[in-house]
Amino acid sequence: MRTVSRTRPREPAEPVPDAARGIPDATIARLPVYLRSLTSLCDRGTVTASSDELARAAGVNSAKLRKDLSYLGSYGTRGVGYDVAYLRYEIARQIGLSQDWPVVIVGVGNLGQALAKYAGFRSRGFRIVALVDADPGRVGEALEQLRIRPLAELEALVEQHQVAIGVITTPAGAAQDVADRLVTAGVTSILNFAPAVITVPDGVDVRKVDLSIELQILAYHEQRKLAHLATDVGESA
Amino acid sequence: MRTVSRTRPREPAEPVPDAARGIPDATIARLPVYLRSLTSLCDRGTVTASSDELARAAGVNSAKLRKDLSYLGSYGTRGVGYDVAYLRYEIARQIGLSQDWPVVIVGVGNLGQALAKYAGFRSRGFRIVALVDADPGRVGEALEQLRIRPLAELEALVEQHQVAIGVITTPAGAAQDVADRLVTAGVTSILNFAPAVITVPDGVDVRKVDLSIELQILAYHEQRKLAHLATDVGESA
DNA sequence: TGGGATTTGTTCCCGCGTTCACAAGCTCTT
DNA sequence: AAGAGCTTGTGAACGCGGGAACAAATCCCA
Repeated sequence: MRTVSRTRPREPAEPVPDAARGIPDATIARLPVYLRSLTSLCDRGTVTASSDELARAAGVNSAKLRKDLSYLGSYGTRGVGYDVAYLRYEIARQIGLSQDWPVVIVGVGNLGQALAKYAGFRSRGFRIVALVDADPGRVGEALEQLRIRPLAELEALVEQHQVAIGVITTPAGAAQDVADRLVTAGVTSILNFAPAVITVPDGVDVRKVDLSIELQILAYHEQRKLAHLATDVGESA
Repeated sequence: MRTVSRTRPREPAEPVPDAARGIPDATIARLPVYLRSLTSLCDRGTVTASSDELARAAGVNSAKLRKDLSYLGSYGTRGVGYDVAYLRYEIARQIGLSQDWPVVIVGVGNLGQALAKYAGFRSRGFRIVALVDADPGRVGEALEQLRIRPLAELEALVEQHQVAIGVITTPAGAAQDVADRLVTAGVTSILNFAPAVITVPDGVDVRKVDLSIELQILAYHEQRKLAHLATDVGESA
């Protein structure tokens, strides 16, 4: 009975991409935070930082930070810490920020406009190459050196600019249709701000940001605080 | 060994708060999604729905949905399903949406404006009662029947409107200071859109929404897709 | 009234992520 | 040159959440 790759999730025979193979999702979600902290330290002239310092800057546990970084490789020096500039470069590279990502925004309402004007995207490796809206009254309007395009041109714009990432800021009702069209046109990653559940084929990544839900989660905790207060008072009586 | 149908792990002596004691965070985060699905079904005239139907509408597994709902209590009927309107009311109540939550927005830039204009908040139990900005040039400007107030009035506004939830949409540099002042003024829940890690005392909840980070996570997966494509081609050769 | 069909509520198990704790390894001083 | 003092990288333990599977409970129909 040979121990073929069955019951063996990871093969130690991999040449290099071994590190990139299985970075946990939870770690991926934190890498951008580390990146931001490193950039901040870098700008301040810091050359070296320990895991403890980095962890404090990023708002996490130092053990977690070390384990996260260990998935990328061994970029620290024992007894010293991490070279800030080097680590920053490595994280940026492995996240995929050494290149510029063209992005299309569909739905130029309040939120779509705000995103289009937000300078933080450009400085972090994302370039908004097209704004699309279904409202004919808004088509043609200029915004941040871009002219709003009609929904009909969506597919052409995606292909023309080789867009891989689409942002949906439409009303809920239009979200699924827009998502379908984005996927058909070749987009394989979607950031969905519409308050709707959208389904996509395998191989397409969707991340959802729902502002109302965030507030509702806070409201739940607020209510619990009030309830706790009440029972505490009751108990002390 | 009698198969007594009891073996009850829960004490039936508790009045009500037993259920509310330990709802997992992951479940809390999904309840608003269920709520939205239920509202949608309700508007469509649906009276009863099975866990399978609800789960599909919410984009989750039916077992997960049943378990989530079981934390709230037994609101379903075996062999039938859930009463849509009743379940909707119960979730709304337990989340804390039977009351209106006053909210203050600090930082009326692109995003702050978009949030102020967003109608979805009001319809979901949140009322924006104040807009605050540090820029004297913007103070006084009217937005959605609210006049932008100077940062100096923050504390007074929080107290006046009994604000428990604050939204930070300032630049990163101002976020920690604003958070400190919000907390001092009595705010115990913060929704932070600023690309900065903010620290708050125990008992204060912070949720962070970082748009750049969401895109960066997508970028990582995009890059991996490209890499996979390359290695697949290589392997097939 | 009883049996079958249906659907919930729950238990059990598994895998992921977090945290602790420590060995390995580097630097600096004496 | 050797040891003291740090700091990283990681093995192991633990707790939480997800999913399958099943028993309990309700409805429907003959």
